Amino acid sequence: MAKAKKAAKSKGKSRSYHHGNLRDALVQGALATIREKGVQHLTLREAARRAGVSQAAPYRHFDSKEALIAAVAEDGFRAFAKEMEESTQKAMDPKTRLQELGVAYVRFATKHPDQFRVMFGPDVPDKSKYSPLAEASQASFSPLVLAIQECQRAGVVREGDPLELAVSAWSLVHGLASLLVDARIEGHQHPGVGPRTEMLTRRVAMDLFEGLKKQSN
Amino acid sequence: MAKAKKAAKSKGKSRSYHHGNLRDALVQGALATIREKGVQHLTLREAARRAGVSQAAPYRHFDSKEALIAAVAEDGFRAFAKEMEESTQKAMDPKTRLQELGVAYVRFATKHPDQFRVMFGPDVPDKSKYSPLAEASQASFSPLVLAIQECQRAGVVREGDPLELAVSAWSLVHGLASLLVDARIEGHQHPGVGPRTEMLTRRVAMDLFEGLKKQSN
DNA sequence: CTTCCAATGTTAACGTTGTCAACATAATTC
DNA sequence: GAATTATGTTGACAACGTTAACATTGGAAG
Repeated sequence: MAKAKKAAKSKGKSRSYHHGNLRDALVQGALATIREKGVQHLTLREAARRAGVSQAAPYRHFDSKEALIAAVAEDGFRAFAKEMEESTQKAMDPKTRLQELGVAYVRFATKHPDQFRVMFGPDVPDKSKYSPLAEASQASFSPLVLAIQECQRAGVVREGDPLELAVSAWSLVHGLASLLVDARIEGHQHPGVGPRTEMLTRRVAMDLFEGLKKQSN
Repeated sequence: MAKAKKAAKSKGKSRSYHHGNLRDALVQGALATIREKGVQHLTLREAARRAGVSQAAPYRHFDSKEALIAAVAEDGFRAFAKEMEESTQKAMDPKTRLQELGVAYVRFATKHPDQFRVMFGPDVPDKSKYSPLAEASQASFSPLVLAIQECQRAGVVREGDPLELAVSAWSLVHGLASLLVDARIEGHQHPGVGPRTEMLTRRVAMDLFEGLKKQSN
């Protein structure tokens, strides 16, 4: 079983015939390229070059370019879920927790726009073909539903199917994140992340919580 | 001036050296390919083939593949704006108008998912490089702001910067549309458009209008 | 009407890409 | 230690985006 390799190959150029960690190296290299030039310019051959292997080596670990992208997206979802979970640690009451979840959602998107695009975009058209991806993606949705249920139990959110309410909340943050990532909201193109964007997120989240309706009616 | 060509070349194979309408034909062909196989599989050469011209002919009308895609996106935004405007014709009161705008937004996205992706996705990274695209895109946002202002005047939506409120409403419908297009919402993958999706949109829109907060507090 | 030019189309080529087949070497198992 | 499996390499193919050099056309100017 012991699949542990001599992961420490220090730094010597004594690159042996076998790489030792090609799969991870490819995913990391692909991620770096995506960050630098966008998914469109990701190239299997360049990922191979970055890892210091030949052009065809990636095919021992990925069936296709799409499979490599799927692995990057999977990694993205894991980091995404982690950040979301951490964001709820600080918050004590359910309402704050829900809000922080939204803030974390948008923050991740603006901090890692290209990763976010790969995660939700059409570069992997059929995500269900890659079960690890599908699972990681699914896992990042559930905290939202849980937070809504907690809010209901605490009496701060109204009754109703929590899944349905979660769709509304999810749509809101996902839409805001997408619009920010596509540089579509005035005044929020350049820095991406930052306190201004965080304030914007809180305001939008408050709109959904309080409603747009005029209350005095 | 008279730029009108003999647009009616009937159907004879008397294809002269000059196509007569290549630009439009290329955009139409590209759109067809995008619908059939997705943007990733769009090829300048195939667009040329569909139009019955040689591989290099498109370069007389588009500087690059990206420029062709930008033209497709521009067309998409025009159709998008048209559908949104039409949807508000039937509604009489401002609140219904706002709601119908959201329904139209999501309906367009689910009816033309690939076009929607091209319009908002990263296939044209810098949309401001193509001013017609940027204008068409901008034009499709304003009806939302107007509808919100009307609602405020009619006293159904609370006071506040209409642009800020519009961002919330926009985020909501854009997020729902994106999630539906990426087949991310359970039970809404297969048909795409349909009464179920429309009901979902109305419900989500109502959530934003009424708020998620428990009112009896 | 003729002449000429700009617009529009064609052919051929270059470098790059995704992918595959055939082969080479290392690691693991018996 | 031999054999099998995992992993990497080389070389090739067709397709792609893009460019350069050349061909044909339609319309404007004379």
